[in-house]
Amino acid sequence: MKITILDIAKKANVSAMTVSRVINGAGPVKKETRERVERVIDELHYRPNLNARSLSSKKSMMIGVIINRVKQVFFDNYIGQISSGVTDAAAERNYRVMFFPVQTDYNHAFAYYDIVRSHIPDGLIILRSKIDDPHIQVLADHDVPFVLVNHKKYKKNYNFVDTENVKGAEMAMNYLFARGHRKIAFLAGSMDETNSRDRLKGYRSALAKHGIEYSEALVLYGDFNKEKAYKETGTLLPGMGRPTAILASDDYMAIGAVQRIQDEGLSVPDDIAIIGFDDVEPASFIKPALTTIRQPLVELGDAAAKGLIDIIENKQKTPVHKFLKVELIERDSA
Amino acid sequence: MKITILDIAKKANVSAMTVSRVINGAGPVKKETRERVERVIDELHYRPNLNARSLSSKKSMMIGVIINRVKQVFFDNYIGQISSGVTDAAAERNYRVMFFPVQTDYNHAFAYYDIVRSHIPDGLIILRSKIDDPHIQVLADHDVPFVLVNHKKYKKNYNFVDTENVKGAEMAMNYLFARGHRKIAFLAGSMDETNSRDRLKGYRSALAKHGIEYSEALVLYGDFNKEKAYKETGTLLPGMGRPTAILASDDYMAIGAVQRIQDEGLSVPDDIAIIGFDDVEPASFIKPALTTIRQPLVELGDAAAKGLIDIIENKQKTPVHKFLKVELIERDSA
DNA sequence: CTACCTTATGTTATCGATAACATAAATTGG
DNA sequence: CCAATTTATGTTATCGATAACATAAGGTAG
Repeated sequence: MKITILDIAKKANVSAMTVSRVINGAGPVKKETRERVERVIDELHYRPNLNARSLSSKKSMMIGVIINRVKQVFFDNYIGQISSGVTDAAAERNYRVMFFPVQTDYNHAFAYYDIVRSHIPDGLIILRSKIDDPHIQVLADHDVPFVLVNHKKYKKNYNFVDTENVKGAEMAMNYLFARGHRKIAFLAGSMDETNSRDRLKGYRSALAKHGIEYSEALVLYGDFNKEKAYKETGTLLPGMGRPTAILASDDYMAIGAVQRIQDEGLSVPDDIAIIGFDDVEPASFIKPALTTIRQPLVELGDAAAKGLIDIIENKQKTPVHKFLKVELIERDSA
Repeated sequence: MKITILDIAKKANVSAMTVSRVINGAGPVKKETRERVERVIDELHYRPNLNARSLSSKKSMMIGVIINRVKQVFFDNYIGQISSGVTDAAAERNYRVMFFPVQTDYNHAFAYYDIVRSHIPDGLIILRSKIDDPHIQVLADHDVPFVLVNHKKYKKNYNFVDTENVKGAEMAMNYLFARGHRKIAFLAGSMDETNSRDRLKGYRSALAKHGIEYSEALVLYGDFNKEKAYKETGTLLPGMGRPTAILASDDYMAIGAVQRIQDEGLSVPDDIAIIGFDDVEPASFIKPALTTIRQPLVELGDAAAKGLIDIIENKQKTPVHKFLKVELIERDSA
């Protein structure tokens, strides 16, 4: 019933090793032999048992994507786009991709490492990682191949691909300044993520360049969460102190802010202009369509996968520290 | 460096088999022995090599989710919610989940079967499957455990979990009728999917019940694609024949329709009311927020995973044919 | 034509676990 | 107290591939 490499070998009158060579295109095989073996493989429709292969070769040709899971629904469009890039790049190099939603638990810093030690994936791509996450340090300590996405961290054994977060925030600010805005609020994401911190940095440096004083009162902490952003935005609207524009640290928060503003009977962008960050799918759905700083998320996934595979295959000796460009997408919200 | 079951066995003064029994909680082990072994496992921080385990036990404890991939960005929120349900249900029963985006190619009907034969997953959950997809027939022919999601098909060896699609469409129609609508268009999804066909069925039966004649002119084919829905909706708006309401076969198409209507200077719901299907995340983001027939997507994933695991473990002798309830979510678009 | 180098193929051991069977130790019952 | 069970543990073979080494066949150079 079940067809193994030995069945092929017998039927093709060669040894299992020769069949293995044909399958992997490794080692010399005479043309006629190869063709004969290939014919038998087709005929019996043989597929290698990847567990056996991984066990023997000590490589699984699999990439793990770790998703730091917050609540029930874990695949938002941000993760979706990155995953898409990862999957395509991996496929190009004959790797498969597996997703590991992990409920982070700081008491068990070996959670990520254990995944690799299970020998399922050869390396990890880590999304939504937190600053100083001990899980990641464990990986670095044990020389596990891994790449952080959208997380800048210069440290021994750390690899990352990120975008120009500081510059992106500055671009957004300049755009708002050019349109006459002076009182601009910032809706920060999770301060546990470097990208969020960098965007705040960009916000501040842009203010400084325009000689505008930074005010804590104009900075809200929305934690990359739409509902929280909705609530926080509410605190900003009443009274004299209302800003004329808001820069949000991601699109989902921007969407929350838009909703709140509209629910309070105000208009976007007339009363308050809004710029988001990322350019996720819903950004173009909402009314008004969201002006945003586009991160090339698919490319980010692509770069992460390529970098990781290079590390796994020892083609990459220096650490991967890559930054992709961002771009302002002008729509209707600012 | 690398710790195997033998290292544990030696250090704990037992055989590898006893260690295996402790790890799997299978077979009798004396309390003291178990505790001693567990202590050593903790001490050396041992993790089993799952490739070896799968090879030996002929089970991977892994579920594959097949995503019929259309374009680059494959994780929309529909898939996201279902995946979430699958992952949680699997984890409860000690299974892991792996996602396989497959570029469907009808010349190679063995693509799904090959995944199982690679011995990576023990069974498959298939999303967005097409009617009469030969890939699926190959699975059925070879007794591969699989469950179709949101796809009704009574056939030997076919298992599925679906929702009350016909009823859902009828509910939406009744809601519209109750609000005085008589001229109602239907924005159909891909006619290659049973759920889409069933929704059309519900649309027609609701018309019939209200003594309204069915008209081809009021049925648009949007293929579960927002852009296509946007275009198609445009053909509906000019002239006298304009409907007062549209029932869309999924939310993404409904969103496309809303955009088109608004872009043409008309109002939702005042000029045209719209009801969607699914209740994906963006449905609540857009303005006006989308009234929709909610499919319990997370639960659908949950049921699929549980059904599949029961089949894998031979606990399920009859085929899985399950229908979950739908629910009308009243928002602002109708 | 022989020595040497490629090229082609085969043999054996091994990856790390579990299944299946075997045996030893502890318990029970009459 | 011993035979029959039950419980606890060990031994051996095996899962299906590849690595590493061995050897055979075919080419090439002097």
